[in-house]
Amino acid sequence: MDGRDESPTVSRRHEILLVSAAEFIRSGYAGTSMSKIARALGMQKASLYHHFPGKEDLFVACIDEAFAGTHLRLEAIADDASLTIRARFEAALDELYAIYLGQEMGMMPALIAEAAARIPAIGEQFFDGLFAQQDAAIMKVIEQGVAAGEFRVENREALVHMIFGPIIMASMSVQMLSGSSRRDCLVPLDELRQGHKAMLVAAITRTN
Amino acid sequence: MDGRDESPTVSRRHEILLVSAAEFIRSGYAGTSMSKIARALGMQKASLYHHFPGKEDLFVACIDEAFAGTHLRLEAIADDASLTIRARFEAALDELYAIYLGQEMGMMPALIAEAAARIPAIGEQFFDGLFAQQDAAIMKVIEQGVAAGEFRVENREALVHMIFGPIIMASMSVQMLSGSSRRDCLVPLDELRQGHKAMLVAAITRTN
DNA sequence: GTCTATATTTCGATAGAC
DNA sequence: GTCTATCGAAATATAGAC
Repeated sequence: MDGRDESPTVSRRHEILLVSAAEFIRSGYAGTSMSKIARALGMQKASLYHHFPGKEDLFVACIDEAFAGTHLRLEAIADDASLTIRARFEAALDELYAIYLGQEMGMMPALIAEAAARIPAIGEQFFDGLFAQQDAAIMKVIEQGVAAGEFRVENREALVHMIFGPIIMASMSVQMLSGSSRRDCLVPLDELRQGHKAMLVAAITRTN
Repeated sequence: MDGRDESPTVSRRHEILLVSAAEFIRSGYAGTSMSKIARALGMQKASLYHHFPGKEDLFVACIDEAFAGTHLRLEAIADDASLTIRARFEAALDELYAIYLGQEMGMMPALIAEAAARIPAIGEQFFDGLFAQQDAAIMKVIEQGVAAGEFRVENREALVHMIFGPIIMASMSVQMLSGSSRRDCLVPLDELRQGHKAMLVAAITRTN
């Protein structure tokens, strides 16, 4: 369960996916070659092709791996009875910021958008599988609030975009400005997250 | 002023930029070759290199060209005295949706994010020049509302992200799902735009 | 300004020994 | 499972005629 029981084959595959994902995130889909991935892994290109039949398959597996488990942390928050509903909502938002800004997930939306032009299945797979899981987890908290009479939702689709849009924009901005000394000035993350949370809470809180 | 007075050199350069931008948007920076651009232009690759010294320079010029003028339409709305302040704000939002979803601008943020890893100057140039112009134009309308006592702004940075984030997310989603028959179902643009506008208006309207 | 031709490198992918 | 060696195609870029 913790990885130590995995067969060498499985752990090797896992290592390949981790390194490959880092390369794809750094240089994009078209900008990452199988040679560079193999070099980063310290193996030959032909050996890499032994594990994955081609670049497209490797990329798809990378995306799955990168998103795997992210929704579980959101669902754990949604099911945390020790928190008030509003606290769950704010904690879930903090977790989303941690997912998209703390790890290497910042370039994922842009990366998938780029690759979707070459691998059409990627787009639908992302929406139906990976993003839908995060969407469902955060909406679960909101539905709890609606059931309790605390929250109201007038436009579900717009609300989802108001939740994820600013986070994705912030993560992309950070990536764009990764080489700039003014990054923290142009994208003040803490201030942004707090303001985002406050505006969302105000938007969904029922005021009688 | 309308282009007919342009010298052949200038109009040729303009045509190259238009076609190149379309190719970059379609296939990304690394995924677009000088050969493909030349082929789309009906010229030889060496001729393309006569106009631009290299791929990076061509790309930077493309980005400048693509964003040129977009903020002028926003500023025209901000200066339209025939509209109420709230109508100006809603019209400016509609214009932003038209810019990012009606034309080929949808992939621009993701494209710039991808290219910023290879051309670091692109990131800051985008933030300081192109995005800052749109940002300033939309905030001009809001500041008018604040001065008139209609609007209030508690967190400027967060508000900017609440305005642009959902639009950028929507435009990227459309691009991701361009090959899917369920695009309009998964990303209902009109419903999304109306809901977005309503939530923003509610967030900045002063209620006494 | 546009062309043909080419130099040089790297790409994705495969063959086959070990 | 990893390696060396290689294939054909395509990449960025340049040289030089017209």
